[in-house]
Amino acid sequence: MSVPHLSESTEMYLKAMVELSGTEAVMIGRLAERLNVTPVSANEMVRRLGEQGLVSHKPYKGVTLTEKGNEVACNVIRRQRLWECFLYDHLKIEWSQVYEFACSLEHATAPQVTEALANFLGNPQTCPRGNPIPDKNGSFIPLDGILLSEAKVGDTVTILAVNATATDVLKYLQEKNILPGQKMTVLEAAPLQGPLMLKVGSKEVALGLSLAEFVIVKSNR
Amino acid sequence: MSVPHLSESTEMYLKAMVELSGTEAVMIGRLAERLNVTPVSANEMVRRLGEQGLVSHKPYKGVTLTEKGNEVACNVIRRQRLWECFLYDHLKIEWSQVYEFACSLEHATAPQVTEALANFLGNPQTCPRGNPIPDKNGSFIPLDGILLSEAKVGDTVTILAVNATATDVLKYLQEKNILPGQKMTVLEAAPLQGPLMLKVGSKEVALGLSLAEFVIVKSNR
DNA sequence: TGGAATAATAAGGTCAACCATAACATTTGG
DNA sequence: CCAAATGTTATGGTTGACCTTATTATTCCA
Repeated sequence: MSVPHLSESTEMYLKAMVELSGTEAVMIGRLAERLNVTPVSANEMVRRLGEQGLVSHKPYKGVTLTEKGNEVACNVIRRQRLWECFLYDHLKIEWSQVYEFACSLEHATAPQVTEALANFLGNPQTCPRGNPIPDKNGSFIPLDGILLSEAKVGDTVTILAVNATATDVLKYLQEKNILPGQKMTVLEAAPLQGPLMLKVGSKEVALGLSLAEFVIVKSNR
Repeated sequence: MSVPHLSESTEMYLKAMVELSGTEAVMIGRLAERLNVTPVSANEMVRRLGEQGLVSHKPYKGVTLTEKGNEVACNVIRRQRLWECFLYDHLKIEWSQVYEFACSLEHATAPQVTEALANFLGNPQTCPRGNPIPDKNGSFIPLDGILLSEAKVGDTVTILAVNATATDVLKYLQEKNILPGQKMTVLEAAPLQGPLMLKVGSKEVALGLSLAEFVIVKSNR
């Protein structure tokens, strides 16, 4: 490899940035939260990433990926999501566990293996959670949807993607049948940031707002 | 996992011990050589492994795996060789590169993924290099063969396995067509630890003794 | 049997990625 | 507009897995 080899930690930070924000600035606190480290540690790491030219950090304004950082991040995400496809479609690993296992594998995957895997899988466009898989060059079409937490009462929507990463969260959503492709109706939104009442299939489901933020949906017209 | 998680380094040491010796004691120098670290580092690491009850080290006599250590090692080897099968048979990765890529993946593979992979592959018995794949419990039938370096002039042998791990060595052997299943005849053994002259297919090949030690063969009666 | 080769131990150092605690800066909402 | 929340910086600590240099111990064979 010509790339000096980026650490697993580096890859996790860059990936988290894309997963948290797309291209907008991410506050260090959010990053720290997602990566389960203290804000102080995240700050340190962001400084290191800045020194490597992978991110730029405006104090109190958040962190953004540089072009280089974005390229690396998309590459990591590509690897991750390809492995998700393999684990789910071929190894029959449970949906809620796929992300976690793919995450370990992604850091151990050379470019050559990534491309061979993509080829083996038939160059899939989305992962089992519904997210698009970046192409070799790191570009991908963002999903055309809104957060379920922003849907209006009465809306009938189709789930495009589930953006959660924690296995327990995924497991919970899986149990409630909140999965890509599923149709559902927003029955009610409780006040004071309360849960959403949803009709999923034949069942009524109460879903906390913070969980609803993980779900990307498309309004059926 | 109930296992406290063993580091990648730990896994590499344990695996190297099996690859170097089967079950006999390994001198620290050999270990250090194989793992590309200094003997001092290997010594330190062996002490740590000893503290964890994975190896036992008799000064000046070498290191042996404990039962626990052997179990872990066989498990690592299982993962490694299953990935070798996948990379070779399904991803069509070049033979000489398969070991190296599988080695990265092995450390990132949870037991559940290992078993799902074994199942997907149809529980293969040998890896592309010809080595047996330990079963779930870590047991496997050792190859019934001798080192090519110990074969006698005039012998016609079939290659059972190639035990090299370095990609450049594997590449060299691949170019000479020294691959599992291949038949060949020992034409001559040069004196003073000199190379073997082999007839491989229609070609004559000179192979250094140290390379011949990587090749396990079975005499055709 | 003595010396070369090999092995072990000691002491001190580096590096990445974390941690905690504490002080200080900025932003933002009530 | 000010205080709480959030973010930043400083300082010092830990851990794993390496490193070097130097000294001492053991083995083994010529």
